[in-house]
Amino acid sequence: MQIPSFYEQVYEVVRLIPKGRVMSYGGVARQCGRPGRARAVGYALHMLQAGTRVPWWRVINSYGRISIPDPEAAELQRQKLTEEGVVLDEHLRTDMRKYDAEMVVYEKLRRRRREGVRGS
DNA sequence: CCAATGACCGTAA
DNA sequence: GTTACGGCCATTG
Repeated sequence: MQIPSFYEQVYEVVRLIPKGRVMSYGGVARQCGRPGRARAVGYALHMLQAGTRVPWWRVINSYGRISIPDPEAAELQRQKLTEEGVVLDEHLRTDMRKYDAEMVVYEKLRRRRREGVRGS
């Protein structure tokens, strides 16, 4: 297949974030092999439609906070995370040291690469 | 092609 | 703790 589009890479990585864990936009960009493209990651997630299988709510900013301008979407994200056991304080902030899944995703990608990647 | 926009990030004060 | 700035770059007009 062709080189995955940036979007597809982003969605692929986000899909690897385990339930109950989170990852920063920058972290997703790094695991896509595109460090520094955090903004583009946000743009990609912004494009997702309702009902997508991509767990977009597990992506927050490096400050550990929900970073969605739209209040409704932000509330939905807070709800989703709480359901999964992610604790958020009154400022919608969470402890990244505790929930960051970047290393987990890194290991998954590393193993996948070792076993050889074939069509989804 | 150029300019503006944005669910970002790191650093500095 | 806060605000400000420069840098980042995919997408859109």
